[in-house]
Amino acid sequence: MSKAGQTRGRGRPRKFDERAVRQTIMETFWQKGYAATSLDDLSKATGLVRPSLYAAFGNKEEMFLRAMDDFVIRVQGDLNRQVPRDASPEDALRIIYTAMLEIYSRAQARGCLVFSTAVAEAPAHPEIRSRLAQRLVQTDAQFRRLFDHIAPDAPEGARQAAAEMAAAVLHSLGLRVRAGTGADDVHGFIANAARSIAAGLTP
Amino acid sequence: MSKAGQTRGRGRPRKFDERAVRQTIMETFWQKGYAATSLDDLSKATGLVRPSLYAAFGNKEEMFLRAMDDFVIRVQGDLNRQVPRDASPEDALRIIYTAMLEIYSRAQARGCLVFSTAVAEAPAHPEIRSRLAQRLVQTDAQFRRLFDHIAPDAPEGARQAAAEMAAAVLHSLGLRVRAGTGADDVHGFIANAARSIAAGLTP
DNA sequence: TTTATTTTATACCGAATCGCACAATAAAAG
DNA sequence: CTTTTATTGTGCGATTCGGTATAAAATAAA
Repeated sequence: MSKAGQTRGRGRPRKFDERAVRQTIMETFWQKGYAATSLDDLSKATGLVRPSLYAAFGNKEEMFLRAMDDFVIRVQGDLNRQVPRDASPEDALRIIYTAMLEIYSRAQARGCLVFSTAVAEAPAHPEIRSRLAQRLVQTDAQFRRLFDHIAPDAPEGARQAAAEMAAAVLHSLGLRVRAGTGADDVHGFIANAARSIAAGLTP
Repeated sequence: MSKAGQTRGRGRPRKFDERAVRQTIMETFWQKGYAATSLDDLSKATGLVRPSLYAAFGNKEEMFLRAMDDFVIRVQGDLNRQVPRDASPEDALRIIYTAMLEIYSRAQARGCLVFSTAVAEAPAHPEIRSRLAQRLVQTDAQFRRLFDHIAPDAPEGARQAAAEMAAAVLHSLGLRVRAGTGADDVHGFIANAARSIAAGLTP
């Protein structure tokens, strides 16, 4: 359980880069979902043998929970890098959705790991369900903060409603991408959604 | 492969009601998702032994595709029964979302079989992916037709955008329910969404 | 009754499942 | 070098997986 950048400890040194392996685990779950991904799949994808995976990351559910966290971290990083702090609501939404579309579509149309694969496991796995619920409220809250900052003159109810709608569009975007919706349709969806939600903020 | 209401044929009569068994199969997939549901789960839930299931409904993927169809049929039935033909856009949306919430929440918070469980299998199962994509365009089209009928004076772009937003809210609703979002929050979400989308149709 | 037809029930197949001993290996610490 | 600690690799173990072969059972048709 040694931390990533920590000076190597006593025993035999690891042959793998923990961050790279976590990335590969995340990608594998992202593609196939939780239930359909076997430890052998993860073993083949990472090059690590099963006991090493188990020793380093715990059991399958723990690996998936970590993958959810890693996915969110990566999304937040990409977003923070691309979203300007002073755009109009419509531009900000278009930029966010376009960035998310890039993530959702990059190398296969996998959509969202959280909204499109974790959700299937929610009833059977309380931990996954809880992480998913937490992500939903955080997404709502993030859009709410964005609108509080970008459209402070809109009434509070409008900002809250817009935040929930903006999150809903994000959920739908992941779904549409994973279903294989064509690029033109998805871009149209993004443009329409950004315009509609922004209109609700500046009447 | 005998039809449902057909007069019994030559051989040994079936001990099960095909419609009831299909319902049970659908409920089981709805709860656990495709990959996490085993044929033994279906066998235990229906009381049918595995070879009987196989003979009557084909393999696991065929059973799931049938379950998707049965789910859609049931949803459409409930909806057609509850949605009036002459409501305001806001009322119509509120009625639709409330009816869908009832379905999504009834007996456990399972959300939507199509949007929340089939989606996870989309990359690995082309047939499921295709059915899911088809359902997405049909949902958009249904809302579009609703708004064409209910708000014919709104510009075409507004009707189309509103239809896509209405579908997105439906996707998000299933997700939120399956994540265990509380009833108050979900009702607030529905009310805000109905108001926002309707506002985009009558400016 | 006999034959044809269909469904049920038992049993099994090979492959895949998650998880874990256990020993071999590689480095640091003493 | 010896000891300690951590990781790797082999292999297994018990179970479950989807799917099917086969025979018994139950009915209609001839």
